[in-house]
Amino acid sequence: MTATPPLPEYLSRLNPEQRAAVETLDGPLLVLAGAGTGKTRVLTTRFAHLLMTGRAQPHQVLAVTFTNKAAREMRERVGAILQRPVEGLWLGTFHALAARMLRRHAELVGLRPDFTILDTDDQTRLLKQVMDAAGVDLKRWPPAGLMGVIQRWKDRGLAPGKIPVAESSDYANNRAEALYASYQARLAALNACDFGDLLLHVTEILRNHPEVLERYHRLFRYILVDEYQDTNLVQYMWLRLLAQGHRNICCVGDDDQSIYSWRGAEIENILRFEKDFPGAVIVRLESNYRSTRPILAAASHLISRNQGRLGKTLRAGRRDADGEQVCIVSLWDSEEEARSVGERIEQAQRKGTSLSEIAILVRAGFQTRSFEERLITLGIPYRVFGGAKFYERQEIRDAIAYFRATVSASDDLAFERIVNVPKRGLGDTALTSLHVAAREQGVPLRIAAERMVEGGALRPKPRAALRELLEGMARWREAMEREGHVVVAARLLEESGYTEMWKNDRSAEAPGRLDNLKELLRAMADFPDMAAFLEHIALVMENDDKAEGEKVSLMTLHAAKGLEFDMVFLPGWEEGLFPSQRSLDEGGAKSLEEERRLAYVGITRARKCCVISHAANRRIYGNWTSSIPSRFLDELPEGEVTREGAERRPIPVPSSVFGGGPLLGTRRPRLIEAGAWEVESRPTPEIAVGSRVFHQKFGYGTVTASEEGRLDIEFEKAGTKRVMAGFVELVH
DNA sequence: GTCCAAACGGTTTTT
DNA sequence: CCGTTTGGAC
Repeated sequence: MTATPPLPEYLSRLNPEQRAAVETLDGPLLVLAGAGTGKTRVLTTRFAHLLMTGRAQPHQVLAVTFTNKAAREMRERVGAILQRPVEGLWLGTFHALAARMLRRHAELVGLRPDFTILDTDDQTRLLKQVMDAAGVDLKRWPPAGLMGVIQRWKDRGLAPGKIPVAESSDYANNRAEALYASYQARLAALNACDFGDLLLHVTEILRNHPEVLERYHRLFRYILVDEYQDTNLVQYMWLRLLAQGHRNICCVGDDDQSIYSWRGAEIENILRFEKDFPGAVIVRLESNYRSTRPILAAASHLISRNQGRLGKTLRAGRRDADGEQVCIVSLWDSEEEARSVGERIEQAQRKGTSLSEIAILVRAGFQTRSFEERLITLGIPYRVFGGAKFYERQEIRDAIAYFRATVSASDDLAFERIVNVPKRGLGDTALTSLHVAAREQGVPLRIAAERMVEGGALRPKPRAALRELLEGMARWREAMEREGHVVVAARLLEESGYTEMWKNDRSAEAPGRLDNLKELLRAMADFPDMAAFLEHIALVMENDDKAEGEKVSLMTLHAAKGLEFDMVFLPGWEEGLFPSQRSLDEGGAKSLEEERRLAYVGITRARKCCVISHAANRRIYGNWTSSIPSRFLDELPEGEVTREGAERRPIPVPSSVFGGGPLLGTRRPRLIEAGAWEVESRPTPEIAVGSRVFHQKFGYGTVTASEEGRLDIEFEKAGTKRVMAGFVELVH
């Protein structure tokens, strides 16, 4: 009699469907993981299981995610199951993995292995130069528009010269494809590529070089893909090429949470899985351990209205599954809505809910403002997610451009960015002659600049300034090897006058920018040298959300995907705003389904309490505009939701937020029933005339007058403003 | 070359 | 309404 081997602990913690997803190792597998059904657990356990059973060595598994955060989490959790750190993994984002492959085979697409990866800002500047050189009227045809067209082509795996008629663009009088070709030529000349190129080039290589493809087939026995519903066509093609080897591809995703079509994601990839990979097994994860039954009922009912879906139903898996119903609140205007949310937050706080368990999720970024203002008045700490990323900030980009230009003589884009920052009197005239010289001699800008300084070109003043910069760069580059990149980087920022520039800036952001520069230097210390640091920074956009302190989270629905909170507010459910009119105009019925998925994502973020609201009147771009409740409110199951406040449909002809234009003008509509709302203003701290204060938006200033909670303040940067006392804080 | 006022445009976002 | 970009004046 043979004894059944004991079930490993990591498998015993899974429910049957999760176990099936982990233990179905051979052949293509699609795991349809509904919200809150333990998707990450399945993915990481499967990975660990492959290693534990000896099916694969760590380097024989290709594991792909969309974000660095997800990659990091997977690495940590796999390590935790194995109880040791795992090394040598092919685990990372699509872009990081593609970059790693591309560096190995760069020459096959005409690049050197040390190619630079450009970010959005560099991309647009480069394209603008290309368009300008081609004589395109940049006013009529903004470069950002063409950038979008090119990106979509890249998302679909289309190189210049291979654009089918159906996918062509009439941008800039049908010159889009030619401009695309010139742009790619410029990139090649700079030994650079943009984010889209990483996958485009690699896919090209795998397609055209069977020996390379075969090498990866031998290497990767198993492929794991996270968030498959968000893949675009080129990512799909890359995966399919790699999966042709062993056919052991496991994709995890949720068609109901596909919300990124506007940046190239194709929900069809996941819908088509069985066709693409014949014999595929599909496992559905439907037991939700996150939310209460009423919340799941509301979400399920809503999403069932979508046509294009594979279909699955969320079951409440929690023991305490019963809970309060989803609450729909009808309000008069956006200000009342903000007050209502504020009150409910205070109530919850009194009952002991932690602020970090509360989130306000909006459709569009501008909606956060009214809530911020309200929370400031109430003195409730909050955090807005997803503003400018650390690495996208001006000061960080400037500093990196300095490093890049110093290290690499051929990095024209970096050189151009910092050559006159801080202002050293090098304007258009000087730059143009620099460009001309560089092109004539066929050398990078910095070399051309060196020659111009030597040769005595330019006027004395700019020449002296340029000489100083070039000498500095030579000095820093030389010192970098001897003294270490961090020390030299710090000195570079000082000696170039860059930190000085921000020290002299009186604006409210300046001190923060100096802090960010320090933070950048600190982060640099984790890397052996400047080159390693620059590679990291190009691909890893850290979203510096250090969750310090108890704060209410304010973010867009998109940013909330993958997160969960005890209490979730979903304001602004009005036609035109959500579903967004613009989205509907562009994509019709398909877009409506995506908006509905967004609503589904929103509701399923809530563990215990979900409050949805809509306002009859809202101020948008300064005009008071009326709107009718969102159709999504009608799609929630009656009997499973509670409705509060009379639904007040506006009396005048309803106008959609973005479509109909202003109907009510700048006057705020009066509430019909008087006294339905009271403005309870919170006692404001006494702020005396002459006090020094800080305001979130205007920065530092001095109070010149004070009456009834309103202060006149002379701001150092923003001038004189009248603001509510609640919006400023005293500075000693 | 720099600075300020008018003009413009204003979902969603990761790498 | 309000932040960003641009074009014209010094």
